[in-house]
Amino acid sequence: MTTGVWKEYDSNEITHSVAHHLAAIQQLIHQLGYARVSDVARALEITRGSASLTLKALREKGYVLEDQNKFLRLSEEGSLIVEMVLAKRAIVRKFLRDVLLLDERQAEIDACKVEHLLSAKTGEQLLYFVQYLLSDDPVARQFLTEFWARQESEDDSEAWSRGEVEALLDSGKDPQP
Amino acid sequence: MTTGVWKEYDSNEITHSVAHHLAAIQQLIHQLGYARVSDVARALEITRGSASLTLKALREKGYVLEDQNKFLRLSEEGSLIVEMVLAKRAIVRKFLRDVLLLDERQAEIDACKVEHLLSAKTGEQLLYFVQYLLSDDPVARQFLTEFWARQESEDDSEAWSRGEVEALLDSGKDPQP
DNA sequence: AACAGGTGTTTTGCCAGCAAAACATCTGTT
DNA sequence: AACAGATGTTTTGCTGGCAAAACACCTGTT
Repeated sequence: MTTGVWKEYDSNEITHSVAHHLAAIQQLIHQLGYARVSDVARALEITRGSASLTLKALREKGYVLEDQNKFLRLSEEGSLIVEMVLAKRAIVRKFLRDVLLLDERQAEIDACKVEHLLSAKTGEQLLYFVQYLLSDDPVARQFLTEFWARQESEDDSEAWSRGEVEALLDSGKDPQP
Repeated sequence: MTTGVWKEYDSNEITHSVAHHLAAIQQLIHQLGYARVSDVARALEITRGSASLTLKALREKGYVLEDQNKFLRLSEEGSLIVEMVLAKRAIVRKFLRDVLLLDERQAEIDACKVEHLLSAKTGEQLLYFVQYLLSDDPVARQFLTEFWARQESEDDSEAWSRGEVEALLDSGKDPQP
């Protein structure tokens, strides 16, 4: 039993909201050359009040630094976090779009939801996997070609049918709560 | 710009908490033959009060039904939700463990975190992918063998190094907030 | 100087999700 | 009947994360 695992969901230091606040600062500085509370609020489409509170907490945690003129920038730690998160998003998105052939929109949404939840090790392994999978290596190309070919000829199959999933589940039992 | 995407994070009908409450009911009925509020609370390691409130909401939403004797069971809709979620967890877990070779613990944790966030289409595509990837097809086996072989010889590589990720990011630009 | 507009903060209130505690029921035991 | 134990519910309070509104500040315009 892996009891208690599910409770770690919110025990993440970096929440979805925090990840996007930090990422917004990085993007704004890259685009406008600066980032203030209001700019972050606009970018995230939330009120200044909400952004102010969140960013205040992030300053106290040391992820965000503030200028004398209220201009924000990421600390060393904050930058690392943003890079990890954005890298994970890019990798997941790439996998969903270029391998599983999901449409751009869905790939973006799912990647965005998952980006901050994957462990560093998981992201790293997924990176290696996608790198090789989309490389020029003939073995990889052959595999992908074959997979996609099967996709087309299986368009009518009733995926999600109980049996197929259970076949996978068999080797990895444990209907955890 | 894919503005607003990130806000859909919590707009999920099925939250992490809800998914596990429903899954607990299913598991308890399978194991004990019944499921009451207290049983769910124990299984999830939360107080009865918390479970009572959440399950009350789930009854009102029609996912959970109640006996005359306070015995719980899943409605048709509730059962479907649980199966979708558990299927996604199983698939993700299988992929992380049997393909990316992450340790059991990490695979369980990450799968648990993302299970309820993936769209049906994403789960379906991932299922097809893992099915073929772990099948007996020589093309698939050759690919996996080659991937794992590269893994071992690359143990020293500094993954996560900026360049490698950016190479992937290039074809999928958009440093979204 | 007076005003308008943009900005940052604080306060208040909401919802999700949990704990803690008080309370009400029901059951079995003595 | 009286008690103990288990169960279900409600109330209160906490945190995260948002909106709305009030407030303070700063700057440019007139």
